[in-house]
Amino acid sequence: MSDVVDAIISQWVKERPEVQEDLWPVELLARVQRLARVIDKTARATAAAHGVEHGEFDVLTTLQRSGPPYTLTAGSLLKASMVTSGAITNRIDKMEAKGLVERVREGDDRRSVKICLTEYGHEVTRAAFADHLANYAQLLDGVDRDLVEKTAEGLRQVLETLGDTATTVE
Amino acid sequence: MSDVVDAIISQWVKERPEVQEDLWPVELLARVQRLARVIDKTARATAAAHGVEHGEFDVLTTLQRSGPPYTLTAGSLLKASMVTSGAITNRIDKMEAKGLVERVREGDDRRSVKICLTEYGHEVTRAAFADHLANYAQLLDGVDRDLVEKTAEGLRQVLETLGDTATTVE
DNA sequence: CTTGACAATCTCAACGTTGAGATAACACCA
DNA sequence: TGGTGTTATCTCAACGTTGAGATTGTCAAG
Repeated sequence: MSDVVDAIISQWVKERPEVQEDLWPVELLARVQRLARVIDKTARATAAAHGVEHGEFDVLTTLQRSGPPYTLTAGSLLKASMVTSGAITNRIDKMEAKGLVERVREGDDRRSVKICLTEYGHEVTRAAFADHLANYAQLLDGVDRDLVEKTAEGLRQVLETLGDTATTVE
Repeated sequence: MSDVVDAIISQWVKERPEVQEDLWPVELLARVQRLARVIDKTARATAAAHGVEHGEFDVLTTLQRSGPPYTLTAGSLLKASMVTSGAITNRIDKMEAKGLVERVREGDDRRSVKICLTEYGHEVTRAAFADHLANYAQLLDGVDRDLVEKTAEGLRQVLETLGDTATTVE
């Protein structure tokens, strides 16, 4: 049996045989991209069911898992989310309007902004995250559990080599 | 050593111990998403260097690898790209304006539109794809080749189970 | 023929992201 | 004190995607 990426690669081999030996990264990276799109759809739907965008959901969970006092700077959220600063500002604007988070400007450095999860934000996050995990499990339903672990471990090593080793966001 | 996802999971375990046993899908899916973001940045930069968007680049390569006559219907491109119909129409509009592809309305079914790679589109694709493969290889430079293969194989099995087994686009 | 179901594409407004730049606060040194 | 560089966040226009719906063509049944 073969997947879509197998088909893509064999098309390339047929159409441009000279690149065959350079296609090995495609085996991994194209699959990551395809799977990412599937995950994206799931995550988008889950978030929407709870009245938030999936970028906003990302911010919510990042805040919640950071532990008390459920507060991070905009900069920390930016690094954790791997998006540009404009995107984070926009997300926080919308989330503040919905009452999910609050901007707190205080402390030593008046440039930095602390983003604080509200009680309402907490509730939404709890419910949405439970749903999220259920949908993740459902997505991988039917996939051998051992295969999931082994593949995850492989990706972990790849990410480590790429330098994706940031310490826990503080 | 541990990567960012390890840190994320251990935050969850500390903050919400009751979900620990439901976190196993995160080990795989979160890593796929993080790696996908890295790939995305690379692909975006590569495409931009050749004057196209990375969605457009996706269309170009799909057409080229489909072989002579380098022509696919809008519907085929839609399925191959995993985006909505609106996105495909928009892409083709822009690409037609740039002279990369042509819309051909002819044949048996007058609802369908054939998208045809122009000579110029061919040239751009050839150059951009070579660059693309080089950047992919560079991205995985330093990653053990055997690890790449094994992880790719794991993802292939996951994708197969998820039903990502479409036949070659015709 | 004509009615109805279906298929392929297009339309368009709302939305989120990007990317470059502006703003403001801090840090360090002369 | 003044100057220079850096850091943290915000601003904003351009852009691509989504998602729902409109349009137009096809096909089978009556």
